Amino acid sequence: MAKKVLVIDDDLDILELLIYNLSKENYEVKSAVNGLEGIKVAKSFMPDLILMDIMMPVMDGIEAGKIIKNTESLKHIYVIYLTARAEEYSEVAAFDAGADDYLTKPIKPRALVSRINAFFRKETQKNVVDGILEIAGLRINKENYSVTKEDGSIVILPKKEFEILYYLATVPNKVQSRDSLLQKIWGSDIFVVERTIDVHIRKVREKIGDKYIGTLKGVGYMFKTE
Amino acid sequence: MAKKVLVIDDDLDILELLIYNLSKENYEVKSAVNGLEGIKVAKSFMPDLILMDIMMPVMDGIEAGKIIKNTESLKHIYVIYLTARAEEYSEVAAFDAGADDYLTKPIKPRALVSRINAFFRKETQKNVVDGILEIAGLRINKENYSVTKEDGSIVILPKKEFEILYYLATVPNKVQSRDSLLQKIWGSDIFVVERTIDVHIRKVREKIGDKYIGTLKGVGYMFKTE
DNA sequence: ACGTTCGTTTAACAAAAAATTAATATGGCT
DNA sequence: AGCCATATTAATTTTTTGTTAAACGAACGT
Repeated sequence: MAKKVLVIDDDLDILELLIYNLSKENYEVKSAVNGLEGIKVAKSFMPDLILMDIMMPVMDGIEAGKIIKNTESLKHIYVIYLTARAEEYSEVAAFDAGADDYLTKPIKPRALVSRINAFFRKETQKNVVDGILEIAGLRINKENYSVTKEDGSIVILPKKEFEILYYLATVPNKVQSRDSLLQKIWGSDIFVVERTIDVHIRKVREKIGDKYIGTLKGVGYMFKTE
Repeated sequence: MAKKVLVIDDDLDILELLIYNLSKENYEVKSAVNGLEGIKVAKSFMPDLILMDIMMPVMDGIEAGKIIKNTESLKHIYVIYLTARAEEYSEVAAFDAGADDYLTKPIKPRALVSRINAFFRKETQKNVVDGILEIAGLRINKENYSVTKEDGSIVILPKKEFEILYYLATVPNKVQSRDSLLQKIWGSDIFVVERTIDVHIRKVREKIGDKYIGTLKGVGYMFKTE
């Protein structure tokens, strides 16, 4: 099944360039000429990736990005912005709007294609489908807060324990400080002592095995894939 | 009637491992040692599921997958690839070839079996005909708001109780937050306290038994198929 | 039209589970 | 050994759900 890419740009030359190069790589491509139309197309086309210009009439890319990230059915879609090098201010705005990456104009076809290919390679490596994360032999399922272990047994984790495991597994092999875990899982208003995390980590390890979550003394915890 | 599985692999040891474990689980198993032979067997055997290696002589799995997905009589068959972790490039290729899922080598018998079982469970779960839902031994009948239990007894549920059960059963093994249940069953204008759901859930459990609806504390309720 | 039953909802309290804290043990490192 | 950070266990608090009862109103039968 071909991967789907939606390209949104008001410049028809660029649009054509993008469509041509991506189609050649066997992506299924659809297009739109402004943010509003883009969102409409996205809802029916359900692309895996959106490539979008920032400056557009009717609805600009920043605005469209915000809407996408606030729409339940679309928020998981990866968004890459096309931005002229000059307008660097936009980069900041773009990331605020939930940009996952960006490319600078002028577009170089080969660079574009290799970046897109790299994205899909990374995606399939991560194996995230509908909140089901497969990694290191585990199947971490957000649909029912369960973890299927390598031996096929299934265990359901309580909310916090699951959230910690899930979050760590989404950024494998990257150490997360206790502070950052608190931010991500508890939110901005933290009334909780950092040691609390240790206890949750212990419980998770108890349930799924010790080998998945590593400790880096003085730094934090990390989901290990090897 | 036993479910049919076709396994295709040129490594006879793996083939034997797969056949042994699947037969033990009462699947009807046939095998082939390359893609070409696999397709031939598939046409006469008409399996429900194909388990296939990628690297094979004569015709590799990718090629075979493409042919299967382009053959009218075979395209509905679910295909799971066996892939060595190292060859990640193949994953992309495999999905292009119409893979529905994949398993990484080395094969762990228990994980294999549980994955295959899970697949067939999901398949047979889809028993909805004209608002009659058969699942987990229950027959949930929207025509008359009745539920036939495993012992054959029939109970009629009041509207709200039935709607909750029915909705939960249409998305088995997925937690539904109280909020989402309110949306789905009461509609957008909510004059109701979330606790109300608890009471309905209790009444449903009282009538059909406790084992069907599970609670995930802090998250919501879930219809369990086991 | 009346009383009665049934379904829905709320409120109140009990029970259970989970989250958090505190206290103590362990282990690595200089 | 002594320090430091984490692991672990136990104890406590908080949160969430289970359960019961009761109020209310609509539907039903007579």
